[in-house]
Amino acid sequence: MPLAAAVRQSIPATVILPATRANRCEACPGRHDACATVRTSELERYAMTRTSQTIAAGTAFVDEGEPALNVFTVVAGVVKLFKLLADGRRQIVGFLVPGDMFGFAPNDRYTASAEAVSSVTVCRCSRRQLEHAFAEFPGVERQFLDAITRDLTAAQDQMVLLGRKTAHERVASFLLSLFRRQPNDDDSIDLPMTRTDIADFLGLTTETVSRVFTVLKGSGCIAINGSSKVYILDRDALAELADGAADEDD
Amino acid sequence: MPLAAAVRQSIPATVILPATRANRCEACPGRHDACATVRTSELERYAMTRTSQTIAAGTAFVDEGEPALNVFTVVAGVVKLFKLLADGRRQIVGFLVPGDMFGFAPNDRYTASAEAVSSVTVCRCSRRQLEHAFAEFPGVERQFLDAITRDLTAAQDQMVLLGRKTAHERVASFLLSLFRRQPNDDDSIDLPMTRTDIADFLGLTTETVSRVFTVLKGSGCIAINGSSKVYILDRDALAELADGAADEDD
DNA sequence: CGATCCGTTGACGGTACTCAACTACCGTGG
DNA sequence: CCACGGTAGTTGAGTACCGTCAACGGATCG
Repeated sequence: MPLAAAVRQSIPATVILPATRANRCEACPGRHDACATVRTSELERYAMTRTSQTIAAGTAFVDEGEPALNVFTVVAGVVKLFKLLADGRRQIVGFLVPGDMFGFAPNDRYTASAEAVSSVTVCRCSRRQLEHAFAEFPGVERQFLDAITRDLTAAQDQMVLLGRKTAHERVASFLLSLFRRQPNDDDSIDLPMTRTDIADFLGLTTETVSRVFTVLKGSGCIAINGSSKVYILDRDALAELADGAADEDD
Repeated sequence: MPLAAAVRQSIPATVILPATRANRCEACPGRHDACATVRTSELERYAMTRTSQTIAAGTAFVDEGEPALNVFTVVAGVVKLFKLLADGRRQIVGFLVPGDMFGFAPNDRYTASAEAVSSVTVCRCSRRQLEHAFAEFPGVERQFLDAITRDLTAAQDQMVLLGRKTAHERVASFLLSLFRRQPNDDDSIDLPMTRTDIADFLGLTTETVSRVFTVLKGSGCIAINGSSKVYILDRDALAELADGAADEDD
């Protein structure tokens, strides 16, 4: 993909700065709170401050199958990871929010493509530098191990969703998992992605996603404001639906 | 589950033996070739020889949600990992063959249940000992990182299968992935698991799996011998089907 | 103001599920 | 040796959920 290649080339070279306790990353104005791979004390000592890159919404910047030269950490915005079949069918295998990391791959090829859902800021670390950090600071490797283990757990949950849940259950599960990841003061959820993205994540079509939203709205579980803002009205009902309780009433 | 708990209690305590180059595990008569977690030279130096346990087919020995006290490595046989919904729907999230590892979990709870498909031999390592090995030998942690990364990649492929492939494509993909994992001299595949297991792995029903097998047999792609032995007759056709080529001729 | 994209709603159809019957294969025991 | 019961697998008929195709409304943008 020429577009993604162009974006990749526009990313400035990664740099490693000397260690300071309150190290700064261009992307994280304050501390590295949003930047998972530099959150541990050991990595703070290492102070692997990387160059950040802001990416416009809708831009693809990693292509499945390409050499996995970099590992990325999302600092701001939302990223979708997806895989394609030969005829164009798409499965989104994950949405990444600030603090999530991706690009760590076996046999040195990216296993999925990445595209910015909203305007996105990522930190970027070359694979070579990462190996360097692994060698010098054992805590870094452990942090990656824990992060990937969490990803695997989420992937297993998603397999249950895709293999065994109904359309209603999928949407309910999706809304709740989004809600858990973006704890707002009120019971609202932001949906930065399109209905098509949601459908490709849940193994459905946009029409079905839209219809399920309408039904959930009609049954009083949720309220919708402008197609990107959802309010949870009956969280228990939603949770019951999401976990696959034998549906009885209504 | 009392059964699984009983099996767990019957597993003798893990022991650590002094290092020898050709270390022996009770389960691996020769070397540790089949035992992924002790395959590296560093772990061979560590010589974490663990007590093995043989488990009868059909026995559950890990329950989702229980404290993740041990990490297991399959030495012989096939294990299924699965998750259940409240009403009993089941999704198998993976089949483990010799060399595969499981039980490494975040927040110290097993994320899935495990059950022996055939008669199974596993090596068992307590979480505490594993942490010890991590601290002493950096290579061990890296090995786990690579193993979990491979698991994650497989999980992503499975998400594509479950979310976007038709029943025929799922079965074709399943047969080919089994074939890749058990390289026989001829083009045969052993199916140690039942049709219900296959269905719960592929997000289908047993009836659909059976029907698809019949169709594939009728179209000359495969031959079936006694419901547990499959011969690949037309591998290209199977691969084309599995990867989601726009189906034209047949 | 037209174009385009996104989201919603409706009508219809197909793939896979449900329910059911039947067969094959085991191991057990008469 | 064969009857017997239980499990696994196959096949058939009918159905339902969700996908496909299509039309429409609203928002954004040049």
